[in-house]
Amino acid sequence: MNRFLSNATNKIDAKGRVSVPSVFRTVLSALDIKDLYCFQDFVFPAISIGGPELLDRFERQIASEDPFSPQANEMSLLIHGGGVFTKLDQEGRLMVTDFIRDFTGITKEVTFVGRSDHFQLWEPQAFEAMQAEAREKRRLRGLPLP
Amino acid sequence: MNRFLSNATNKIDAKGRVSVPSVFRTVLSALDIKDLYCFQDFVFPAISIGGPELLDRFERQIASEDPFSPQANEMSLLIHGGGVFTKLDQEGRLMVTDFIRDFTGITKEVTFVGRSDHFQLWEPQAFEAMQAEAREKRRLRGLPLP
DNA sequence: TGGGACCATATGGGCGTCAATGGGAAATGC
DNA sequence: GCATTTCCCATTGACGCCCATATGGTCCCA
Repeated sequence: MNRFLSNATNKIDAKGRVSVPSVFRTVLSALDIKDLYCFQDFVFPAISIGGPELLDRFERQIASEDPFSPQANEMSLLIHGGGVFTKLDQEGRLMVTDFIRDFTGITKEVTFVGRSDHFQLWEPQAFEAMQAEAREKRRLRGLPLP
Repeated sequence: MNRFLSNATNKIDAKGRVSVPSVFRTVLSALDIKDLYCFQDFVFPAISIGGPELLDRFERQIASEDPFSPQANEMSLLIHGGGVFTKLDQEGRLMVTDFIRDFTGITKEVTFVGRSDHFQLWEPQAFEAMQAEAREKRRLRGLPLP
């Protein structure tokens, strides 16, 4: 099952580290991902994390349009200026930097959220709220199950 | 009869496990389902459980619309972020995690409810109430049975 | 038809393994 | 040289694997 699913909340320790859930680490090693590309999500107040091919995909999308267009410029600003590479330590933890804290509001705990080909870091309560909102919207729209 | 029917209530043991009713396990093995996809139901305070093809169906629905649309994003937040894969232990029990408890209100007992191609986990009284309500609504509308 | 053997299911619990977390020590960068 | 990061090891608590027991039902045979 090589995709990121489910959510789990872990604590940040005194050194500012947090364990990536074992299920996610399993997926990472199954996909042979060692360097993690982290960027500020386009939609939610969350950090999205995936492998280098995620960045490649974005860059291909930029390349596919006029490189001097405002859209391409904006996109580059987000994925390059708003992205970093990081690694896990050997216990599978990652550093929660100010880059992450400022954008997400994370302070003491991190909610890891699977998004199929990548996963996200959320402030726990923000995630709860956003998920509830999404569910409510869907309920109101009255969409049938597929 | 390879679909999920009827309902049954079982106890959660001291370790937080509950036996899946044997009728449901029979259906699961008839459909050759080993990994269970569990997600927070869109409508009811219940956890819905089915095979991986349930998730596939949702993903096809997402893929059919603009993948960068807010709707697609919210849908992914629900089915990826709000879904987990789990397995039964070798006695056919599943762990009742906080993920399940928080969403359903389940504490000591679980009501399993067949829903044809999937089944659900309910807090027993919530199920009773919801079923009574559904029956009443239908009676008032005077819908004929087919 | 009644009794008992047998079986399946639901449930309880022991124990080993692994994940999450904490903290000291070495290494690296400014 | 100090601060921050990385490596290493220890602890603990949860979960999975295993086996045991109870309860109720079914089947068979006398």
